[in-house]
Amino acid sequence: MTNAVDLACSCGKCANCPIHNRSVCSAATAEAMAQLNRISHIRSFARGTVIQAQGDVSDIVGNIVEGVVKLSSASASGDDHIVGLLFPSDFFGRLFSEESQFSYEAVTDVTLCAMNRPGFERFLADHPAVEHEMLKAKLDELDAVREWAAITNGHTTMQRVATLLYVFSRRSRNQHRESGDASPSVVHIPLSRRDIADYLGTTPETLSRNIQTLARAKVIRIINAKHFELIDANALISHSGETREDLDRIASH
Amino acid sequence: MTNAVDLACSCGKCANCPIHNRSVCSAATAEAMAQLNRISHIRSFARGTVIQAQGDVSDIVGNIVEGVVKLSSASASGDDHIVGLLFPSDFFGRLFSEESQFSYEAVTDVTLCAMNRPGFERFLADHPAVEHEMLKAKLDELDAVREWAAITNGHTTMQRVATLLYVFSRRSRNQHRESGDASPSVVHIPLSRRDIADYLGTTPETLSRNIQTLARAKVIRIINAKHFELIDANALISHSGETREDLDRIASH
DNA sequence: TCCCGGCATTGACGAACGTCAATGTGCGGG
DNA sequence: CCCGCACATTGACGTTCGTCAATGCCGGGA
Repeated sequence: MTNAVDLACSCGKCANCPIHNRSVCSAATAEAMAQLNRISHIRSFARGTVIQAQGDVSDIVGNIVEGVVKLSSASASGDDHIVGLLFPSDFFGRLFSEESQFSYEAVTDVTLCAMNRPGFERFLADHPAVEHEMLKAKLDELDAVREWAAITNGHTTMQRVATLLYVFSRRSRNQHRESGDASPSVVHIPLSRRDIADYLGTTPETLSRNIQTLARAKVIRIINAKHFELIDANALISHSGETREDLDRIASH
Repeated sequence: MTNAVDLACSCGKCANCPIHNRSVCSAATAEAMAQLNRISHIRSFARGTVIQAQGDVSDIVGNIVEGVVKLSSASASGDDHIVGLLFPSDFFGRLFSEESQFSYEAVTDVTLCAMNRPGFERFLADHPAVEHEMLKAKLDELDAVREWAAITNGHTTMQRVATLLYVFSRRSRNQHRESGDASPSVVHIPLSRRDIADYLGTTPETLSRNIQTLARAKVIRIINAKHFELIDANALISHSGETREDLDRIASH
């Protein structure tokens, strides 16, 4: 963060990027990747940092390399709501807009492959194949946001909690499979109770009660505030009010 | 609908299209527009028609010329939720996906400038400027969906109802201004109570009670089930829990 | 190690909302 | 013109959830 140019070197070539094959950059040719290397640099943000506030100038975009970023919107009534979570390989920031509609906050320590927004926009104009990939990614995101909206709208708090737990458990499993790690039934949710509640459209109190109910029913075991063991996946699914297929599709977003 | 080629002629050239300057087609060159003319044709759907069902093959895309289309998702529990409404000049359908994640249903009689999906995708590949416009439109849509999700999540039913009424009143005013029409304070909402309730994440009963409360408070006057007169815009805004600026931004989506 | 501060949990209570059931209303077809 | 059906409204009731307040717990710093 002190010296962007130096830190850019730690990224090496984009080819060595841990998320390269999952991000929009994967559509870039060798020439394009060289250009991306020149305009991008790695930046780190400590947990809790507001990377871009609601209403701020939208000047930084890029890909998340490590960590989780929450996207939230504060209404006039004071309470703010999380409208999205960004994970490694997700695209960060708002292209083609001067102002950021939402606030971006680092939920964990975050590493970002950052670019100046106008610079990246020029890059996209020169590389339609990458812009095409960006469009496809945003269309998928749109479906995912709509699906999540449908879930938070018409389901009980218990159903939302069960859905979230299952989706995160699938994500954990995939990560463990990739890294060959052990303990596949441990679910890590790197959010505070308040953040989870904001994401689900409820309160920390109601959320806590539902989590405890699931624990008493031996569906999950609470290891600590951010770690859970999934004991009975089928019971969790039946609490979610969705089919396993729907849940797996949501998890793959 | 009986003969697509014949009907295409009724559209004349895209240059005469009523929504041309508001849709993504506006980025098309003369050559591109000629090509669009060849691959597009006008199709009409009666109110209530399911144009594309959830899980169907996504084979038709295009722009809405006239009418309103609802985008909904049915969950395993049986109840379905409206995750979006499409108005004239909005793009219809799901590009780059074999399967439609949501169901598209004509809420009013609908006129569509329809194209075969793979055909339009080839057109986009040949015309990066139009694809660029599509990306910008989808980014705006993403912001709008997220903002709407934040509203339906964390507000009371009354706040959602007030927000919807205000947003539709702005839309009506804009339409009237365009056509030089009279009675600017008449709000037309072409949805049934059930559809509105599905969109707001509540039930027809609760919705009805809130509408009647607003009427008793002389904030609105109920002309009939789908027409309202806006009497006190400021009162409506204060019921919405949003600032006037936020509401106007939402309305402009 | 102890203490402190933030976060999570639990409890009690009231308000908002969903559900079920009955009644009213408006529109289209015979 | 009237009937019938779908939709909207109204009422009564039970449940869920949010709010306020108190307590418990864990983790970091001196």
